[in-house]
Amino acid sequence: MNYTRRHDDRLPLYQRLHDEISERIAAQQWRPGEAIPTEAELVKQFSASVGTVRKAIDMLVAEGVLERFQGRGTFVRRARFDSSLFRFFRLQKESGERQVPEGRILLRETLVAPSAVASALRLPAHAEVIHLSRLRMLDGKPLLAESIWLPRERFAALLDIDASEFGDLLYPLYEERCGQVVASAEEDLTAEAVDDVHARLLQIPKGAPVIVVERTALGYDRQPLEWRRSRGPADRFRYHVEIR
Amino acid sequence: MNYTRRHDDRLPLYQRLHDEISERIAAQQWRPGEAIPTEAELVKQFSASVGTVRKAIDMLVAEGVLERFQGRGTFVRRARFDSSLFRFFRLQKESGERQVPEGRILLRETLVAPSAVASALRLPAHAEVIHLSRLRMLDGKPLLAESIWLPRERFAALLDIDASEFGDLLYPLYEERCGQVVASAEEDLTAEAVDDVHARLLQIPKGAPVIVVERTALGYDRQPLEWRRSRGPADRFRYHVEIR
DNA sequence: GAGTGGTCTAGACCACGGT
DNA sequence: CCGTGGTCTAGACCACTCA
Repeated sequence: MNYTRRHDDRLPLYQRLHDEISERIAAQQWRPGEAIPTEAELVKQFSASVGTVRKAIDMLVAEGVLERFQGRGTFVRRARFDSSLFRFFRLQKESGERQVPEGRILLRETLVAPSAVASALRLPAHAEVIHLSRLRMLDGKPLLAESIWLPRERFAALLDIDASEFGDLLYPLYEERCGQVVASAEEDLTAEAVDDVHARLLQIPKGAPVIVVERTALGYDRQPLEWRRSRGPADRFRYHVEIR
Repeated sequence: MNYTRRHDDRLPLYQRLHDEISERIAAQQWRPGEAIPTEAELVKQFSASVGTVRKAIDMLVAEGVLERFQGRGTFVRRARFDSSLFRFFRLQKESGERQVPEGRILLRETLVAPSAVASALRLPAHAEVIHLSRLRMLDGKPLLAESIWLPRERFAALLDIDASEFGDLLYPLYEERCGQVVASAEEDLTAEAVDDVHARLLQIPKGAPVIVVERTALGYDRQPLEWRRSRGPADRFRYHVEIR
């Protein structure tokens, strides 16, 4: 059967297959964009029937971990929330297709994690983190002021590269330079009256309402990789949800 | 086979079953809380195999339309977003279990739908609507100021009952008095600086940030039943999302 | 045409709930 | 105990992709 780890035999077979495949992806045995073995192959490897294998895969597809293409194969899904802002916020002026806002790094420093950051990243107290401050512009106007926190250990490579090499998107950089793949994220949204510092950064009146998004980005193993807090002028954001 | 409507024969069987069951629920052949026929029964009715029937039911469960209980049966799910506010917003002071905020009707009137309302409810221009204004309190403090719009035709019964009979929750009232069942909803979230009218209602300073939630409530047939706009002090709301 | 995932069948047996 | 949904099998055939 070739399991990399013992699973609880009381669990249904499809659940064990799901966990097994999930763990192999977390271990980067198959990387984002790559195909996993065919159904027939998995049937052999796990000595299960197609229906059971399909159920395990169905679950992973529903979770957004895998993607299926008839006739081609089943692939590890690359999280494409280049910026979730464009999947979840639709910029108020719906002028057409989604552009990636330009990102400029204002600050890069290493320091001991403040307690809120350490707890969000599940780091021990006094662990070192990298802090980035970043301003994102769209149509020449400030859209988001971001504070980004990363465990120093995993992301040390970011300290060596020139600030100009940081592109507009960070997650591809994390993958290429640090081998850290973001698989999912959790966000908390609030709103507040902007403070003076951010008012200046965002070029909005003092006390104007801003949206605050706190995001924890997670790997396939659900370890927190990044924590960021972003603030943007409220009137440029609209968030849409379906409720059942 | 007993289909209530012709379906496209090119669609997979499980898809046609899904649509068929979905339509019967929309037609109130089975009402919320009631059981649909057993899998064995559906197998007979549709002359399909169990696996196929189960796949159709799986889809409806995933959509939140049905609920399964091993050994008991499969039931039409009663939308339990008594207030979505408690499933999606966690009130800032996480002091324990969820209370339903007290709701007080401030105004009830009939008028011609403003164009934004008509379009949200997909009503013809100049259709009549019922407009409710409502203030919701929690711990004695104003939490939400709501404007609620309903198609007059479907909800005429609300005009006959005493304002004191409106409880803290409206959706059960819609079901009991008007036979209108809310199955799902769509919400748009924004934030803004509060205007003077709402500042007074919510007892917050002028210009303070408020969360604005615009919700369209839909029936099982996805017809819009209600449109409402709610405003609440931003510092009492925190919205949590998972992203994949 | 070879190989992939997609649909569908007709069973078997298990686990759970209510009587 | 019976009836419900839950798991699982071992196939068949279809639809699509790519060389």
